[in-house]
Amino acid sequence: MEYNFREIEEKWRKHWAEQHTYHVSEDPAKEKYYVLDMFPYPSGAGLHVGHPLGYIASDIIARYKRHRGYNVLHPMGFDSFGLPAEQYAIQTGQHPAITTEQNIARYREQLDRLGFNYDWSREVRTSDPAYYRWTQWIFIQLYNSWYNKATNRAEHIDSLIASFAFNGTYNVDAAIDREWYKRMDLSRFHFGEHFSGEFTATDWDVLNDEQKGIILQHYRLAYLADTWVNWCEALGTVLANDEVKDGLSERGGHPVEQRLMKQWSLRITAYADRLLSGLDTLDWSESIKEMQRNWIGRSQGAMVRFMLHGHNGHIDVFTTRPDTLFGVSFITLAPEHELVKRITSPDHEADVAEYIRQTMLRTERDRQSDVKHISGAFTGAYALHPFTGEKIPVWIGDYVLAGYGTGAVMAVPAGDQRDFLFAKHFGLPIPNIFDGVDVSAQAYAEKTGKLMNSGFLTGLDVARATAEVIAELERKRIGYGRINYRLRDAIFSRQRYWGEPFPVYYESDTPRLLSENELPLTLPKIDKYLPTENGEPPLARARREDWTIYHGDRMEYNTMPGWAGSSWYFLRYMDPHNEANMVSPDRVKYWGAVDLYMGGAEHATGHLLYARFWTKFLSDRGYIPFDEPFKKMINQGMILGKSCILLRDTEHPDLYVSFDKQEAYVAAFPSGKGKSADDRFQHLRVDVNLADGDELHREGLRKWQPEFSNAKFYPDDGTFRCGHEVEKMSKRWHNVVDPEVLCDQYGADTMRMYEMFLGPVEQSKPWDTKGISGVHNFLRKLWRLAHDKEGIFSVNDATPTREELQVLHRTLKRVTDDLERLSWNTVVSALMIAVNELTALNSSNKTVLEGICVLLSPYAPHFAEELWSKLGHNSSVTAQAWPVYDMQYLEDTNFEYPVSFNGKTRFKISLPADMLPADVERAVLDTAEAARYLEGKTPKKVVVVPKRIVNVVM
RNA sequence: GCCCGGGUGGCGGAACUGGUAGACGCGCUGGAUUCAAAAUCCUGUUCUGGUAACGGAGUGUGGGUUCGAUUCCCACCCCGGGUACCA
Repeated sequence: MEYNFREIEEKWRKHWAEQHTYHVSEDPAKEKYYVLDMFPYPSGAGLHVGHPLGYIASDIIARYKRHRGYNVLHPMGFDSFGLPAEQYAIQTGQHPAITTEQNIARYREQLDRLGFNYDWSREVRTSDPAYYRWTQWIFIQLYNSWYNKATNRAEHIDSLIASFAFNGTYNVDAAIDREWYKRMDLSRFHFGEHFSGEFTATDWDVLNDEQKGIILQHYRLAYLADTWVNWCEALGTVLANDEVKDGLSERGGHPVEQRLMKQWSLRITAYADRLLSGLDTLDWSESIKEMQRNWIGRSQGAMVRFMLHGHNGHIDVFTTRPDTLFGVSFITLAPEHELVKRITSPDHEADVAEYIRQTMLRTERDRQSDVKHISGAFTGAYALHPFTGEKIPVWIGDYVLAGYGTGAVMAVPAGDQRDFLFAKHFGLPIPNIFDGVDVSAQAYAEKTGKLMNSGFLTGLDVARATAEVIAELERKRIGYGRINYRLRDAIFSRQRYWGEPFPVYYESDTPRLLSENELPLTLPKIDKYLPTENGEPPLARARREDWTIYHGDRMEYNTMPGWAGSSWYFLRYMDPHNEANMVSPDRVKYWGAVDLYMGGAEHATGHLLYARFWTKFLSDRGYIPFDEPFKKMINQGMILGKSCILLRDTEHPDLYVSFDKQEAYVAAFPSGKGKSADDRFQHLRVDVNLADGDELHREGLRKWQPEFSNAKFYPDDGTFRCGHEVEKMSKRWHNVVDPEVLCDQYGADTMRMYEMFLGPVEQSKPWDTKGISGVHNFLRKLWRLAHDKEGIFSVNDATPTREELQVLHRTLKRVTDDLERLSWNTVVSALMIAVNELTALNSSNKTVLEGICVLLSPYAPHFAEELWSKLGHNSSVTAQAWPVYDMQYLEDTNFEYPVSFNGKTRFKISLPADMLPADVERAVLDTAEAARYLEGKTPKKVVVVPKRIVNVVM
């Protein structure tokens, strides 16, 4: 009987499920290994061939580690809160939970089909109340925490309260917005209008609970505040920075605008420095680490205060080049800057108002795409240079962003190209402060050379000048050295239904938290999944009695963003059914951080950053014993679709031309309208499944869609070729390949091996079904080795020959080495070579096949189980120890040395493998061939690299 | 612009610390088997000159280090990804 993958795969799939083969439990006697896949969002479309790539790779490592004796945690779950289910609910009125449930069932079926060794008893779903109960619990912990910069970790809010009661803000060094006090309604406090955020223990003591609460709000790691947010009208919700790309929403590409809204935020900025330095300890790809570094965007510089001339107050600027302070010729404020209104002089009011109006008209996207255009307006106000006292004009310009630094820059045209262009455009002075540098044509941004015309900094280099100027600023208390981050706090509210409800209610607009033992707060039923008539989030539709818990005047109507549940799910797998804890301390200690994390690189600045943030927080608060969640990560590449392009003659709409016959066709049938060949053909995308490689099935096309039913072809016989375009897999381009079709045709084992064989997992590559037959043939060849011509199982259990053992042990070494360095693709080649060699030896030795069977099992588990049981074993091959290779079978007794003369290989000589280099040299030089190439001359030098090569230099 | 990755046959790719470049697979060539086909097996397949033996060139380009470079160094070109008036 031939290799019947259908029967075999079904049999073992059932067997594994019945026997709970992949169930794992904590076992202190064994070393643990945690392999994790990024869990999928169960969309309605199901899996395509690109999805399983990473799952197959991690499954192979999980199985391999299990063979090596590790206790392997390899779970799977679903990131089941999200937009598509909600949008479907809006259209159909069906509850998102139902859609989600259906999609999960389909995903589960498709995943099972591929034979993954997940322990499904540990499955988690972020939309399950038993799970999001703990997401809500973490939110409460964040709310009840502040970041103590002195200890450099998050602490319970009680330690802050104790400090305030003991000594006020004195000695409190918290991660907090430096200007938080400006956003307080001071009329409710006794501090007076010069309040700078500092108070004494006595001040604190006289505050009532509500007032204390307002102040504490500014210190919490989860806080409610008026925040500039990315509002997306089309989606009806705010978006986090990482959900916005080029001023458009990442999902759907809708325009996004800035709005001031009261929103929950998480103080991720408190962790900016640790998130940055922690990267150095991680075994992640350099590109992801770099993306996170850029996203966090640390820049070192100084804060400088410019007093206003003729007004009270000052402008603070952040600069990375405090050394160029003497080159300042103007100051630019962001048009949104709070001072603009107050300082603009009456004669410039009209200009400034007009400029602001124009700026506001332009969307964020316009402002970004049009960076060449220089614009701005003079406010008529002046600031004073902190050292020279010179009057410096204050301008506004939209190249200054309100959201970064202080929303104000000190412009040094000689040292910054943007300032330079602005100065040129408006005819502002460009004082040169760089000795021996010409700044008449462009700014000098290099950090080398010496300063001039710079007061006490003249003659110094950048490093010295920077140090000196910061020291002087700090001495005069008009500035200080400062590190600035691009990273913003993470907006945590979404105006959606299908997400985690906040464990929050309000008493006269003051947020209150539910107690931990009231959790979970489940989603209430609502009639429609749309915002209310007055623009409140969908949850505002719920009636009081629809909530399982209801306190205060109202509940919180926002829900948490999609990344809330995915920021800690890797912890829940360790202890998924624990009702008393997020995860028990014993279990989290045993399993520890994820050893290998597999997933797409698109989460670099979203999920991966948030998960690191939460891990650090939970670690600070003592709930888990590690502060980086993913030790090693591999990012699988995208599998792209290969679209099939068909050429249609624009003059004969039913006529299609083979791709390789374009010129012949145009020559044979010249266009009546004198069109060139390029204009002659229309490029159509047709279903890739109609093509076998390059060749298109004519009949298939005619039947595919009605518009092709009358198709005529040139040429009409022989091979008809189509063109190709590599692009993202999408229904639109008819280039989606369904893994189920391939599983039906070749089996899951072939599918798994082929996806690995395609190339390095990290690389993006076009899917090409053509090569799959090679891998399928490999499995069939191996099958035939263990079966006779009639298909009856037949192996010989004689002692294997040395040749057979050499094949086995060489393969063993290659496969082991390759798996250890995560080279998935080369393992397949090694196995193919082994089978080819055994076929050539006509060997079906039982011992050898047993070895190969174990090596194969991570890649083709169904096949391996079948063969293993046929070889007479009762145990599962999964439980089998990984074989160890024996050096004595890795070498031949003789080694064939290639002999080179001046680097060119001339002949080969077979010598004993253990011969010493000096003897090899003598033996080589004694040969007749050597004499021929030496032509009587003595070689200058002979290099013998053991077991490699002999190079004779003449 | 800046940062990160990467350029190897007709194609996907291999070469782990500098040591026979092109493993393995696809495709293609020729052959065996077959009435025929499928399936299977064998052979060849970097380009180029040559019937062949054999020779020349060759890992994006140019240079360098080395007995020896796909691998290390310098400069440049191209492709992919990220990011951007970030002060």
